[in-house]
Amino acid sequence: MRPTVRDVAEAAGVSLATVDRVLNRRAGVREATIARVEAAVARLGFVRDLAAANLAKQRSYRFVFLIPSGPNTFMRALEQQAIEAGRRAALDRVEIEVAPVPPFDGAALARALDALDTRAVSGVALVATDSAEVREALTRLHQAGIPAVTLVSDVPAFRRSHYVGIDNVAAGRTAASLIGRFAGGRRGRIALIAGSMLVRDHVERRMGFDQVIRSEFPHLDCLPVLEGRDDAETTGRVLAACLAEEPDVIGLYNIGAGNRGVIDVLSRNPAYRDLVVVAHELTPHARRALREGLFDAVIAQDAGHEARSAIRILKALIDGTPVVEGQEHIRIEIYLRDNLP
Amino acid sequence: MRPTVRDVAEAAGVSLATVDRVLNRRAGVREATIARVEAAVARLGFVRDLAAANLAKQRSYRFVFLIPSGPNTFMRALEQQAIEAGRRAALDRVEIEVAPVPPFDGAALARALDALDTRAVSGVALVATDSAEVREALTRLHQAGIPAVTLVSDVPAFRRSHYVGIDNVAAGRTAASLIGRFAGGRRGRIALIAGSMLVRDHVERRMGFDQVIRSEFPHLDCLPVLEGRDDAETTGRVLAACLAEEPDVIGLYNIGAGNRGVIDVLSRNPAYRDLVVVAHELTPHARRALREGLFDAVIAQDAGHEARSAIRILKALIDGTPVVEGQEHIRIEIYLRDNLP
DNA sequence: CTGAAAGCGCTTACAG
DNA sequence: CTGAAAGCGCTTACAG
Repeated sequence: MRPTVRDVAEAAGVSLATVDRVLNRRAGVREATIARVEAAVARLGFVRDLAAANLAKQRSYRFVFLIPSGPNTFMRALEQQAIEAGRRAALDRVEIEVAPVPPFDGAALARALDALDTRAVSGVALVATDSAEVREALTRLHQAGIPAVTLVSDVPAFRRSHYVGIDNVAAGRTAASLIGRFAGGRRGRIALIAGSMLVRDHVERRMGFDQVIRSEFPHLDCLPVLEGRDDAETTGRVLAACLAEEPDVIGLYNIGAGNRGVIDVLSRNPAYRDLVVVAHELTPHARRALREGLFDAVIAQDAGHEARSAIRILKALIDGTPVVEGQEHIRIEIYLRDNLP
Repeated sequence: MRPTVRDVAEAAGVSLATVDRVLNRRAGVREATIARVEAAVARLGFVRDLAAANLAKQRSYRFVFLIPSGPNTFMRALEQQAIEAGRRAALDRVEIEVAPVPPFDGAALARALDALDTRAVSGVALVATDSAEVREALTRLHQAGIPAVTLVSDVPAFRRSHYVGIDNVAAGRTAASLIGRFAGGRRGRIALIAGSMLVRDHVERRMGFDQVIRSEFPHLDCLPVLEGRDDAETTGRVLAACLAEEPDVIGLYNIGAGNRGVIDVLSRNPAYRDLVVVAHELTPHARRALREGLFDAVIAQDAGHEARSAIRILKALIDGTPVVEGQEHIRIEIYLRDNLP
């Protein structure tokens, strides 16, 4: 049988209350007593039962997810997954609130962070826009003792507790390798479209992509990045214009969202069938495009995994339990038509 | 505040014991009383606190993992992950025992299953060898009320509770697409090596591979499958012999383990550098081969995810709680040099 | 068929 | 600085 606080109390010759004080490092216990209790803990190999502790404490958690609003299908999926994970987490007394924030707007995100009631909120997960205001707001949260994890898009390491998302430089490199190899030695230009060069994930993917094309596929040439605002209509418009002007484009990398716009353009002109196309996120549109051969590969991250991971990490940070890194690593997933889930 | 059994008892005008009887569908309660309690549960939206219930029950779980012994690096990793996951699960009163069984030996696996003490074991996870004896042993376990999940390699659907692993036909298709596309239109033959055609995962991968090569890359031709027993030495030997005899091999698919043997052969002969090579599982050897360009892609499954998933599923089966399918889906992961974790 | 009381492994006021 | 007792939300004998 696993030892309990009772056994520790008995072995150390103290009361339950004192064992509890020592276990939870509460003040007001004599050094000698602390030592006796700790010796007993070590001797018995006592590990406290967190479930019982939480039950006694009636501890509950309230996590807020700040997710960009708008039509971005991936963000809507992330929102759904957060709600879904929250439904299950309710059994462990954790409550999830999902709050929308305007996309690509550091000032608005900072305002949303500042508006959080630090007494009522125990942790925050946010899809970050990288800006000075956001960094300052995160610093304030940190000072208030509230853990924050960035989701999908990060801000430089300093005042967030954890980043839950993929390595976007590596994702860009992966896209480049796939396009380069699938092109099979043909020479030509590659069109690039991002949502905005203000979000770190898009900037990083572009960097990674460039690195690999330059070093390994010098017969390919990247056009300047178009900005589609992660919006299907804008993305479609700028892409159509670009393809109309540039005749020797043989590949296309959609760094951001707006896959519907890309698909529209590709499916309207049979000449575009031969383009090697890589895009991000396994949305219903992307799946269809993959199945129909319009897209050659999709690089994805699992929104459900990210939502659950954010919750587990915030909880571990608060409880002081270790984070299982292997479980929390978000993979750069590659999908071809053949391994669609 | 969430309602508790107390609130339900009060609302239904019965005692705690009776609420408990109804919640756990124990016999010996009048129909009318059951109805009153259930009405109260529905009205209050009561959901029982599993942690508290398990605490009161002092419920503990004992799961046995049956994993093939031998030098197969992936199986050793799976074993480690099971032990690791078990260490964490100990906090939730679940104890994991890992027992080795001889590989590719249905009779031995069936004997190991039959030898389990059905009173002391609450669930079983096994890497299945597909044979009649194993199916019968699983049927006996099922009759004893012990849930069993198959891990990595399945047996046909009938007497196991769940399969934790990838879709191996799709994995084979994926391998074929990668080799076909990376070959870039060249024509030639593809060498195939499996561990054994007695384990279902290898058979299925081969089927999927064949399907795609025949239908989409008719200029490529599959050689008969070699068997390497998932062993580096044997794999290297049969592969070397095959490559020496067949001059027009341009691609290689290692369906099973024994990657070290493949790497040895490839690195000894510079002429083999141009082969398009796809293998399975992200072992240290495979990582190195990918980094050095000896392998072009690796198809993998996450052993840590599988171990944790098996534990969660067995626990849910026993507790009668729902399985979160999204969380338990094991992905067919594709790794290139660029997205190595 | 139903209920009062004790207990699971912790924590929390309240006394002293 | 330390302890006795009650309580968290359930379940389990034991009575009746």
